[in-house]
Amino acid sequence: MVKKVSLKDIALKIGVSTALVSYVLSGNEEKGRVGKETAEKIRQVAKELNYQPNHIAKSLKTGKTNTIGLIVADISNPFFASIARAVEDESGKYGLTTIIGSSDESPEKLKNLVEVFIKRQVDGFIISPPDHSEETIEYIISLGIPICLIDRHFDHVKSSYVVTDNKESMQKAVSHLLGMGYKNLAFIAYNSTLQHMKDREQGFLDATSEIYSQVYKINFSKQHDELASTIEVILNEQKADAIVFATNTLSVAGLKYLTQHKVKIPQDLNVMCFDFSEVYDFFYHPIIHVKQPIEQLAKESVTILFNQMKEEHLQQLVLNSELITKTRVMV
Amino acid sequence: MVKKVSLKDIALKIGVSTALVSYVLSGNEEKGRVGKETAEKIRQVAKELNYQPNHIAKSLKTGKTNTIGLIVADISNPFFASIARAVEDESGKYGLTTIIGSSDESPEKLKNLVEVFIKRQVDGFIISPPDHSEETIEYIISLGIPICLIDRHFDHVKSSYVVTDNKESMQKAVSHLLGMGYKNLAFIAYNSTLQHMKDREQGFLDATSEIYSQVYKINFSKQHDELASTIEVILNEQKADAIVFATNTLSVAGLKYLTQHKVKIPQDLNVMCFDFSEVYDFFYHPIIHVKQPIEQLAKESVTILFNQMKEEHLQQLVLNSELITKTRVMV
DNA sequence: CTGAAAGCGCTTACAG
DNA sequence: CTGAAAGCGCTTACAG
Repeated sequence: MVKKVSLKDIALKIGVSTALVSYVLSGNEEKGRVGKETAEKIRQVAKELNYQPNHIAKSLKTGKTNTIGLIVADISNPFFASIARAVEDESGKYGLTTIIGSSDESPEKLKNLVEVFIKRQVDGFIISPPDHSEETIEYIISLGIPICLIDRHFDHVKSSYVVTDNKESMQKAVSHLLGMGYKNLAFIAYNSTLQHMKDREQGFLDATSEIYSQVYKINFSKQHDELASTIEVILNEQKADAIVFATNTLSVAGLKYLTQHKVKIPQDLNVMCFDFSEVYDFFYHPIIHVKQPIEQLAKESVTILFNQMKEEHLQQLVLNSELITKTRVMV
Repeated sequence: MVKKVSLKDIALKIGVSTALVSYVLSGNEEKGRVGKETAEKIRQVAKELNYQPNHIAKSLKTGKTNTIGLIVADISNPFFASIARAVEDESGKYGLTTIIGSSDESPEKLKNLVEVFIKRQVDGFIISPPDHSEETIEYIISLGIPICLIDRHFDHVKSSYVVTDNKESMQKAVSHLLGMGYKNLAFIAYNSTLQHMKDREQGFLDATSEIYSQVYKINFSKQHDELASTIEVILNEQKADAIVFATNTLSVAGLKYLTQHKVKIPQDLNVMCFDFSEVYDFFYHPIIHVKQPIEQLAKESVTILFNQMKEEHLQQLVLNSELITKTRVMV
């Protein structure tokens, strides 16, 4: 390992104090009221010696690490992977480094990750919280650590967040289905107290008040079994003519089940999905879905967090999503 | 922000030196030869005050950050997202934190990321290198920073790596196709000097020496256009009866193109893919593919890197992959 | 068995 | 305009 050059080396070489070097190199020249020629010389020698500031030392002194913690349900899920990518890119622009963790929808895992990240002295959090994790979120807030929730939030927790207009977009999407003539709808959601889930359900209910519809809720931890049996009920008992899925994981798993059971979409049954998935491109007919502005969600969350890291104000942002009714055309 | 308790606070409270506290709390009790009762008291007070060691200070002193940098082509690509997830989980077990970056297959971006990460003082790198990035990899090695390449490596660069047996698994997979009676094969790969790409091509060539076959190489940056025209050539001119895709991105994009152009698999044309993708489950017939042991790749890379961080030895690991010929059954 | 002290590489209030 | 000095919170060789 090559010895790194420090402020001291530069100071020694020129014969000034490390203080001056620090002022110049950290761009606080005016604050140190350094002479012009001295400043120039310092800059020149710094370049000459290829000086790289030591973040660690700086962090120790300032108490800021310029690192943020991103915690999502599962980074290997394409939806969250896209968020992670956008958060990384955006935070890099602010000179922030991102560390990522996956909660697997478990409030305990979230709590552990938060503790690890706090020990790592992250300057702030971007979190897509699992069900029943209010306590941990409030704990972060009580420590005075900036936080911005993303994609999900708790109505009764006072925090920054950026989400989409879940209720409205679901209502619009379902209304679109009704406009196509469907009259017997099933809605599959997770059993959850999370606001975005409640909003999507409400949107569905608002849109279907005049037709026959049924709401099914399955448990995240047993979704494999429960999704299968629920779809069987929908097909054989409710005899719905369209299923509305509340999330991207449900959408993909549901489509998979329908495909493997040779249910033809939309002939036998139509579907309405939430969030985009690559798999939609593999159907001959368009998969109608609500497309959330993932990149924008991610970018805004970084901006909100960054602002919060310097000033002390919360910000809540609700973005619009888009209803997609056609297949992406390739080439 | 609540004031954090430091070693000093504990030392002050008991009336011992911070040195003793440090020895006890960092588990170097025997090294400091601390008295039993003193040690016990220190531990007790530490717990009482809810002492959290300051990583930053420790890092500054020891020069170790317990952070590793993972750089892949694109974290939003499911293949790399899975690797990232497994690396995170595994490195967490060693008390390491992972920071992630996406190179977008660009050697320049890789170089930038590496520089940012080095400034952040990562203790080591896990990298899936893009084409023509030997220089940056060698630069890392020349600095004495531990590194383990993953999924890809350069034959002529002396580094640790963990990859799969690309040549053998491709050969076995293609032989399987031949065994099914296919006689006119097309191979689509990226134009690349990366060893794994060359190995996969060689595996294809070795297996097809006795039949008619054609190799097509497309450029990563223009893959959209080139993939489409290549497939057209394969269908209309070569009239192949099966296409072999060399990577997961090519597999998914190729399948998408075939689907959207109503080419029936396997009736009109069969395919052989590399790496698993969720989209395979949306075909009524099984998509034959080579499945790399992603989790194992990731875990081993962390282990190799970790060992390298304490001892000074390289390690090269080649894992076996598996040929999948049946669809995953759901529920 | 225990403690005083130096030092990691910065930043910044303070004194000149 | 410039410098000496303290201090962020640890670790660790050294002296007793």
